[in-house]
Amino acid sequence: MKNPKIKLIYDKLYSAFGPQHWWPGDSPFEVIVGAILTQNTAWKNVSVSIQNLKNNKVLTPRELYDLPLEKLGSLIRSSGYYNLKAKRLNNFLNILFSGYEGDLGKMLDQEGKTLRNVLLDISGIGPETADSIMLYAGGKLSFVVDAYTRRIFSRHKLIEEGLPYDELKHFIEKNLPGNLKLYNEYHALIVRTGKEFCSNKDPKCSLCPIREI
DNA sequence: CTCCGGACTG
DNA sequence: CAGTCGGGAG
Repeated sequence: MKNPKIKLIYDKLYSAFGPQHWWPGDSPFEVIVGAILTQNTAWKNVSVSIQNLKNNKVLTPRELYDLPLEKLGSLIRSSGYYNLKAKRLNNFLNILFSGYEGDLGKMLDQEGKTLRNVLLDISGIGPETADSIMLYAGGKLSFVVDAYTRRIFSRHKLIEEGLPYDELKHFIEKNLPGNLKLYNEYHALIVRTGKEFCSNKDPKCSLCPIREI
């Protein structure tokens, strides 16, 4: 028994905003680095860090792994939590080189559930980052939940506010067709809606594309 | 001053 | 559960 509102909301948002072209990035590795750097951080600040890494020619697993933590931290400073995130990037690279010979393809080609568990075992990669990597770097059918998702769906009385991550993820997935492009756009559209209309403080409900639902 | 495309530790 | 990490933009 599907709840038609989940797909309906997507249709409304897509009609209002169109394709969002996520994830911005030239390679799966760039997507992964961005996913870790953007944790609780505005994307604009992350893009500066990514550009720094590119300018220094270290945006590859090998080069980044060989970079001292202190140097890495200075390059990603604009993303905030830079000491913490330098370690988190290194934690990821440790697994990539110890388990997959530094070969991203080898890591990402694993079956979905296996890959998700591998990622979640890395300190610094939680459920949202893992799902972002799965979907946007690995092309896996894994819906990404974030704070906006919870806020929008609970404000529309579709879920309880405190619904745990995995339950919210499953609720959405079971009410949507299993389509990669749909998962990709939906999360991006939710982020856009959250920023423009469903803010915590001063929501613009009267102007929101899904105000009728 | 608050908020951001979270996650870990105590 | 709360505290911590943190620069950048509004």
